[in-house]
Amino acid sequence: MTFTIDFSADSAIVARQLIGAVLLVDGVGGRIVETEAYDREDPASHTFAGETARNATMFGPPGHVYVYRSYGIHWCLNFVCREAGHGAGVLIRAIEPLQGIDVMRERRGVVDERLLCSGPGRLCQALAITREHDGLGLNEPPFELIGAGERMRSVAGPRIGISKAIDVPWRFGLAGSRFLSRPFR
DNA sequence: CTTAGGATCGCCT
DNA sequence: GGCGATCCTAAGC
Repeated sequence: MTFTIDFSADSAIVARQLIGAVLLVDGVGGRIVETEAYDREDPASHTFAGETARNATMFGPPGHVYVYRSYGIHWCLNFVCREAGHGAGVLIRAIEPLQGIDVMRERRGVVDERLLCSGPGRLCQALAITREHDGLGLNEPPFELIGAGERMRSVAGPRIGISKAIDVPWRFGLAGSRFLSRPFR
């Protein structure tokens, strides 16, 4: 019996619920161990200044995927939350590799499992996520999302790599995981 | 172990 | 023209 995630909830609720869920893209992926929530009235969010060409997907229906380019080099994966038009989402920051590990090693060019998906840019490279996935629904191929069957013990703290709203504790992690992008304090 | 700098480009001011 | 929801490498302690 699988536990489905309600993406119409607040992004912080969804971010917490996603900890322990299994994400696969074309059968490659693993357990989500780190997320961050972003919301409309949130100076750190891409949607804070309103809808633009880049963030249009964030204002679309919940349960869809928002992919953006980071620093001109990397891709970052988000799940849209709330209702269409709101502009909230969850950044997927780290995954514990479970399926297709050798494929991920090839795509990433590293052997160490802890370096495959521990970071938003890294996991997109490992799962081969690009702008082409932007706007696709999580309930249809190539995506597969299986909610955590049990309540996972999680920790929370401030988000990483932002310069605004740096004290908001909207970063969530699986307690004790070795696959976090950075440890929690 | 921590820190510093460069890569690289679409979007916003 | 500036600046990231980042990552990698190299150098310093």
